[in-house]
Amino acid sequence: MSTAGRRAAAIAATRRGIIDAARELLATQQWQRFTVEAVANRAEVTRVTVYNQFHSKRGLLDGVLADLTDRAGMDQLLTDTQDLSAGEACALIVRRTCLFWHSERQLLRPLFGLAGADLEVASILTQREEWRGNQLRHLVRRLTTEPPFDQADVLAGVIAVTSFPTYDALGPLADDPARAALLVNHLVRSLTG
Amino acid sequence: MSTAGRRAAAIAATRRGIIDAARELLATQQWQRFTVEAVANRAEVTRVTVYNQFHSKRGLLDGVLADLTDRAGMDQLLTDTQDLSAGEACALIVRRTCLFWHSERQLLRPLFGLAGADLEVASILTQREEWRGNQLRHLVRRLTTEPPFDQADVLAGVIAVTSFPTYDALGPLADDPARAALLVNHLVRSLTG
DNA sequence: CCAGTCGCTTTACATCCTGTATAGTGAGTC
DNA sequence: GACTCACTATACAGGATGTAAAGCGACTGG
Repeated sequence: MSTAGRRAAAIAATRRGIIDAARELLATQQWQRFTVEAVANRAEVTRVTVYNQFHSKRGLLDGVLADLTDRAGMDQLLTDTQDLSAGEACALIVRRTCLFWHSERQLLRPLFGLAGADLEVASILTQREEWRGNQLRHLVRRLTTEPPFDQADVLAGVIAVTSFPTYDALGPLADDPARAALLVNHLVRSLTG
Repeated sequence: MSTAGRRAAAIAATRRGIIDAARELLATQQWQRFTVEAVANRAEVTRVTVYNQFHSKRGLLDGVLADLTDRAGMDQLLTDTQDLSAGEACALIVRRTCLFWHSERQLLRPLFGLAGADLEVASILTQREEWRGNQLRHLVRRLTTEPPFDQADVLAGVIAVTSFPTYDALGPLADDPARAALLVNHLVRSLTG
């Protein structure tokens, strides 16, 4: 049949439209102006439709975050780094991470910000960041030669140094992700010894 | 006259009470529950009184931030570090900074978080953090021997590494400010060469 | 081709929070 | 002893989050 799945496609399209509208508003507007109604208007959809799809404003944020992890596409990073030396793997991971932080910076800023004020958003975010911790644990094990600190402390430091809040705190340097990556890489290497 | 200034004292007391109530609620409650009414109730004051004193919810946040910089008491830090060597000065500044981040961690988290979502809060916060930039500029100039990076990049890195978001991202390590300070100090030194 | 499903719309409503206005009270002031 | 003024009590407007109910209409499966 020629019309197979057209309904599902339409639903996915509205969902996409709502998420895109939310992304744009989050990135450009103040949190104060980020209302469900504003998102609905921009997506050319009714406010009720947003609630049908995401149940609540938080659900909408969760949707945006889920979409964000898809965009990150960090899954392949694990296989990409297998054939590299530890140092090269570190540089690549840091570079990719910085590029991602940079590309979604406007969106990540309010998202991470909200996590500091809303435990539910925080739990969603840390859950989606869990893979980063595992990734870095592997990396630290490979890199470590004579660490100046506890193994656990080194990992904590690496996680912090490669986190988005730190990247965003780099100020003007964060506008140049390649240059920022060099500095972050240096910091990571200084921790692993 | 024995009753001189009793009125002014009473006003200051209510103001203190409101700020204390706001501090406690910010540190313990979700942002969602941080309402002007909740603050007023905890301060045993009417909601209208809060508006009389602080004009708006943002004004209240500004008041909390102003109170916070008083508590920081970093003014003396500049004179304290004059007689020290560059390395010792760095260690002291980092240690004091980490201690402050730690002592007010619960309060700073939502405050910095909101700054990521609200430009007005952000401008207040960066304004109150300006002295940190100047302080660190001095320090970097004293420390720098053969920096692996641009002078400006080194400064950006030092500011980021000693910032609250980075400290908070240290996770469990942030529960031990002295130990965290050692790690942060190491990071700063690795940037200045 | 036709009856059924279901996402979307419209409308209405309850609830909560911010911010403002107003009149009154009572302690501190001169 | 009259005055000032911070605080209270109360009421109101505006806007945001969520929920409920009924109708429309395109896609679906037979």
